[in-house]
Parts: sequence; structure tokens; C-alpha cells
Amino acid sequence: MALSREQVVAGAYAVLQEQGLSGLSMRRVAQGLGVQPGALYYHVPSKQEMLAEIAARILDGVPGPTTDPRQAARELRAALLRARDGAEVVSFVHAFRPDALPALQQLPTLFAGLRPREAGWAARAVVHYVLGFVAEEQNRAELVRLEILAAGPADADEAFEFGIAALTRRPTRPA
Amino acid sequence: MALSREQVVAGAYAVLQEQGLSGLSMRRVAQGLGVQPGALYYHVPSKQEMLAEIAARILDGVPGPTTDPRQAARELRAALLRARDGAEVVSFVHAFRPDALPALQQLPTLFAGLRPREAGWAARAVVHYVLGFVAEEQNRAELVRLEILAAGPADADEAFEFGIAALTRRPTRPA
DNA sequence: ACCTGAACACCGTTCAAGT
DNA sequence: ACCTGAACACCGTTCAAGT
Repeated sequence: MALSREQVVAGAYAVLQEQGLSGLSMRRVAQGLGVQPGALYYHVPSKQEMLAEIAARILDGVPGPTTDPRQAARELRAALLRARDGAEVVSFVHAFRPDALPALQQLPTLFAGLRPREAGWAARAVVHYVLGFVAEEQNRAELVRLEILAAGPADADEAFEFGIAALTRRPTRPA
Repeated sequence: MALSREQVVAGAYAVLQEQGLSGLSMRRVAQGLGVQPGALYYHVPSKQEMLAEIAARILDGVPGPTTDPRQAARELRAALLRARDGAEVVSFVHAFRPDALPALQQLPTLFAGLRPREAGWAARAVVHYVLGFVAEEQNRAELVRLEILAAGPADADEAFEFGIAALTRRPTRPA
């Protein structure tokens, strides 16, 4: 049976879960599918595009039908945490293909109280914060797992809410 | 004359400026110094450690003797913008060696009005925001340079201040 | 249409051997 | 002490040739 684009992406996702982003190579994906590396390029134009589809899959369905930016941020974090190195993958794709991630592009609409310019800035600030926060969170967990780092305080949820609260507060009048 | 660790790091920095982070390989650094790749490992234990020193050099001297977190954030951004792919380099090092960047570890002391826990969270939020913001800023500039992306509005300074203002505002009492 | 086999142009890192 | 030469174990991508 012939391979499909979906199977290639699914195979890549499986390698991501087992080996992490640094272990996700085209050659390993091919091996997992029982095929030669070159075969992948019949279904996918490049590793970057493959990663873009994995990122879209990670963000699939979030944010849900909420109108609260804080809730959207929480759902975003939860989605990133579900995939190994999820934040790193999405950050990478966000860097070279921001348009491939509708979940993130859609965020400004949630800042209904702000003018369009400010809403865009606020949405970008939230995205940078969430991606950075979760990337650090997943990285530290990995370093702790490898016993390179000692476990810190388990205050991630509280710390996350602190930043989100600040970024979603209505601006006060400048002094 | 024998090579020194400083010369290796300086050579690597030069390659970074000319080729960007994706073009910064040990082999190119060696070539720039007129030496075989293996020679570098007599002066530097790994590429990661070499990048850690480049990151420290990028952040050298910032923040200056200020007590204002906003000013510190501005200086941080300016320092990152001075080096090609500066935000990406510092983010990378921050991920696997947070202790190698005293400039960032020192930030919590600037949030004097907050309790230690909150000051730490605030500092991390600012770091994530600044690194994410500048990474996007430098990336977009590069994509525009390569004509992959059309130039957007030139509102970077204003957008940056918007997020920094939100992150450095004193929390209001929850409703 | 779909895949193999084999190559091209790279990587980071190690290490015996030279000076 | 410092570096070369050469290798090891990888990469992403391309492409003629096979089926």
C-alpha cells in the first residue's frame, strides 16, 4: 500500500513523542515507516513543511469557543504541554511560517475592548509569553529528567497565571 | 602563534554576523581562523559552550545601573538587536544553560515592589516577552530582506512598549 | 504513481599521530 | 601544548532508475 501525507505526518509525530525535536530526523521518520528517506519527499516538500503540519496538529481545536483571552492562553498552554517539545515545535514554525498557524493569528479578535492596533500587540505579547513560558517549562522538565538540573518549586500554574493576568489587564491611564 | 579561547569565540561571532545562526558551524569558524575543525576543541569543549560565551558577550553590560525594569527591558532589546539573530542565540543558551546568563538571572532584583516569588515570575515573564518579541522582530526583518514577506508597519518600538507596560504595571486587586 | 539506491553537500565530535 | 588528518556517525535533499 502506498504511503500518504497523513501517514508521514503521523509517523513524524510519533518520532517526536519518542525522541523529542532534536531526535526528529527525516531518516528516522522514514525508518519508522519502513521506507527509504527519499520516499518522504514524494508526500511532503520539506522537513519545514512537515513540522508546520505537526504544529497545526498540536494546536488543533484551540482555542475553543471562548471569548476570554485568559482562557484562550490556558488552552494554548495545555495544548503545547500535550506534545513533547510542543512549545519548541510551534515556536519554530511560528518563526518562519506565522500564517500556517491560524490558532495564533486569530487571537487578536479576543481583545474586544482594545483598538485593532493594541489588540494585535496584546495578542502577540500573549503568544510570546505563552510560547516562552511553556518552552522553559518543558525544557526544565527534560533537564530534571536527565538529572542535569534539580527540581524547582512546583508553582508553574501560579507563575503562568501571574503573567497572563498582567498581559490581559486593561491599561490604566498613564500618569 | 597559538589560538586562544577568545579568538575562537571572536571568530564565531564574526561568522554569526556574516552568516546568521543557521550558517554558524564549527567548520566555518575553523575555516575563518585558518585551522582544522578539530583544533577548536582544544580551546572550547563544545559548540553549545561556545554559543554560551557568544550569548554572554551579546548581553555584556546590560542592564546598566538602572533600577527601572522597563529601562532594563529596553536595554535588553537594544543589546539583542545589535547582534544578528541575537534573540535566537540568547534564547537557545537560556534554554539549556540559564545559569550562564547573569544578565537575565539578575532581573528579579529590579522588581523591588513585589514579594520574591512574584518578582521572579515577573522577571521571567519579561524575559520571555523580550526574547520572543525580538526574535520575531529579527526574523521578520530577515524574511523581508529575502523578499519572502512584505514589510509590515514600522511600529515595533510602540508595540514593544505596550507589552512592557503591561508586564511592569502593579497588579490591581482582583474583583 | 510511488519508491529504491545512491549520491551530494554538509554537520559535530573524537583521536592517533605529528611538531 | 597545540594542531593536522582522518575518520565516525550522523544530517536534509535530489534524482536517475526501477516497478
